[in-house]
Amino acid sequence: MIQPLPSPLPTHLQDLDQADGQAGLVARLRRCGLRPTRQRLALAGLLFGPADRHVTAEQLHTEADRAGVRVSLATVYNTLHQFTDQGLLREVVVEAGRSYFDTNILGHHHFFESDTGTLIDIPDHEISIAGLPQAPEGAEIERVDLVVRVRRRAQTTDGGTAPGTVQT
Amino acid sequence: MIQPLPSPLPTHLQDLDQADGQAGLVARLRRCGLRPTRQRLALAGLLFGPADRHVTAEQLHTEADRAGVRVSLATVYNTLHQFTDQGLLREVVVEAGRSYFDTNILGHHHFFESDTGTLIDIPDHEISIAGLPQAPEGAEIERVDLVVRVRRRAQTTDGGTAPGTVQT
DNA sequence: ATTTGTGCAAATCGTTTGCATCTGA
DNA sequence: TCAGATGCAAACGATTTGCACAAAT
Repeated sequence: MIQPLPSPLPTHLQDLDQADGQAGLVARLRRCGLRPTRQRLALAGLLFGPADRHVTAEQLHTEADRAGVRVSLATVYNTLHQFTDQGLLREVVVEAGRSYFDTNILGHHHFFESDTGTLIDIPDHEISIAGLPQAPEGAEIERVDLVVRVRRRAQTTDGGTAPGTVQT
Repeated sequence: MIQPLPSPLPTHLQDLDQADGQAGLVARLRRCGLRPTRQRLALAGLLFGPADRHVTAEQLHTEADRAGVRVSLATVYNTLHQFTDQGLLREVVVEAGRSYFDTNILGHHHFFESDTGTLIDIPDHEISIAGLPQAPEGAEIERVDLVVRVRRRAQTTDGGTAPGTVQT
């Protein structure tokens, strides 16, 4: 319950949802060179549902518990990183101390509600970014992340210029 | 030595550089309601030079040490946050566990070299972002951060689509 | 049987806090 | 004088790691 926006799922992910149940998940894990263990299947089941999700390790751990699956927090971390390494997830950094893992692995961006710690997808096709300078020296662009931090009304302090100039 | 790009300084910051020396710094701190203590002056001196900087607490602490100023790490953190609260700095989150503080308080974006942990400014005027959707419900946009992650050659794994679609 | 994964608890890392001491106005 | 700062060390929260045990091929 973090995703207000329905967002399109990559086709190669859709086939592993409730549609196929465990079978699809098992296949997908195998394809990644990951043994389909009880814990990984459970976590994958929670993650790769019909809607995209943004979860922290802690959140996923809690969910697993509630779903009656005993998984240690360490394993949740391990699994999230394995999934990320295999391209099944994307790590999103918006807060200093916490990592979010995003099941939407397509290019897209985020609203981040600082009050609630909620991430909301902004589909890539809605936005266009122009005038991006060349990557420095012999470096190449790996990823472009746009984070729009929003707050529920009421500006506090922060006296000054509008932070980012955005032409909509 | 983190800033390859010369970037324009806001005028109200320029007057506190080596030009005026301590005097300007003292005044500026006072204006923020912060007592110009030895430590704050030293840190401000290191931070607000002619070029914009991106530092972590740890880095600044080390620098202070090297400059012969004894400041506890706790005070470095306190000071960075006070400066940030007063709008003298901006906090930039690009890595999971670490916070960067940026002396450039104008709207702008960043290259982030994941290999080296180096931030490089992208002046705001070079970039334009179009098609940003409305902020959700009763929320308002607080800040827009674009982070272009770059790596020094050699793609590793990461099989898939280019992360963000960017038209330059 | 082997290899790989898991759980636990301890270790780490960046950051924050409590509190006694110091210092600037 | 005395509110406000600093330093230290302990507390913290998120994440990682070491190692004995369990499960998958």
